[in-house]
Amino acid sequence: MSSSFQPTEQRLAVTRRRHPAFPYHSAVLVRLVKHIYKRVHDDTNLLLKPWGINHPEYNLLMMLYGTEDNALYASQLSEAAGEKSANITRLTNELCRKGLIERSLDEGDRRKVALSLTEQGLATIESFLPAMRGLLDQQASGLTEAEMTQLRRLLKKFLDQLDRG
Amino acid sequence: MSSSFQPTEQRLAVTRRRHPAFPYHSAVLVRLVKHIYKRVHDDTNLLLKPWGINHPEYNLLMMLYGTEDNALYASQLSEAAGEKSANITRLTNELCRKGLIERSLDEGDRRKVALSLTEQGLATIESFLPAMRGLLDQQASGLTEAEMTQLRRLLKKFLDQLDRG
DNA sequence: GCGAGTTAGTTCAGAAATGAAATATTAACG
DNA sequence: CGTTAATATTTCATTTCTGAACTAACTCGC
Repeated sequence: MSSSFQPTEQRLAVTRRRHPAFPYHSAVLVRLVKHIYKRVHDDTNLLLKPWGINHPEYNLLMMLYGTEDNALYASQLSEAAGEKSANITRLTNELCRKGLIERSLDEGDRRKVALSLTEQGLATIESFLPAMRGLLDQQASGLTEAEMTQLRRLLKKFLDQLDRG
Repeated sequence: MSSSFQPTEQRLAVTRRRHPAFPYHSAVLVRLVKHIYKRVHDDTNLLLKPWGINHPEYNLLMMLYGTEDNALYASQLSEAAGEKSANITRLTNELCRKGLIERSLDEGDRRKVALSLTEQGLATIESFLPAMRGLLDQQASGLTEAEMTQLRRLLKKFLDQLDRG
């Protein structure tokens, strides 16, 4: 009953009481998303610390790992990982420095920068994957399969509207 | 069909194909939350720019606004807004500097710092609220009332599990 | 082919956020 | 009481992120 979200919800409820036109439901959703995101971010950072990797870096690595040839252009990586391009430059610099990925220029279009996993990057992923699997499993263990499917459908619909706006 | 999330989902699907034990559903949810959060964050920052306020500052102001006496202790504000205490110090410093809130020490417990809206803070909120209402309404316009209720229920359940973990 | 307009990435200065240590006050307990 | 532990907030060095300007390469129409 008294989740970590309760105080937030309480405050929004007061605002709604004062301003009946205030979009209470929408505000609650947005706040919930923020709380969840921050929580996941912190937990993931903590878990990955032993591998010297943080959450955004993990996200990039996994996006590369999820391709046939373990490679993506910077702009594709940016979209897939949800990071802005300036941040991709910084994050990939760091991952290169750590030897987990490498840059290469595309011969077809020399503006493009391809980023690909190195052997070491692949090995690192395989190494933290079991722990990460545990975390992800645990994070979702409060929901049934059906609820996860439903949640995913609703979040996508929500995101679609944001894209449209 | 091809939402901004499609590339991300695609990458996770490949990973699942390679590693059937990979918690695909959970990973998708977490990524969706991140995408939505970043999008909302950007949109809100943009909308509030004319008032010289950003998303986290808005969150703090609204949490104060949602109390009977427009005041909260720093730690309460931290929990309600989902910001760490060091960040609360920084953000409230800035809001004080702008004259929107003010600090006062609690006589009962002199460790505590109470933060309260000023007249100007209140006026600023009333001033941006119509625009903010528009944004929130629009963000949720893709979902029906029932879907919003359902989404909220599922997100809370998800958050509860994170708190428990 | 060539100049105007796009697209892909990077740079850089400044803003935002964090962890860990420090400060100050209060609670707890022998 | 006194002193140890706990709580509330701040400080500060560092890390993370962003917008805006920039460079380089490509496209397209003429």
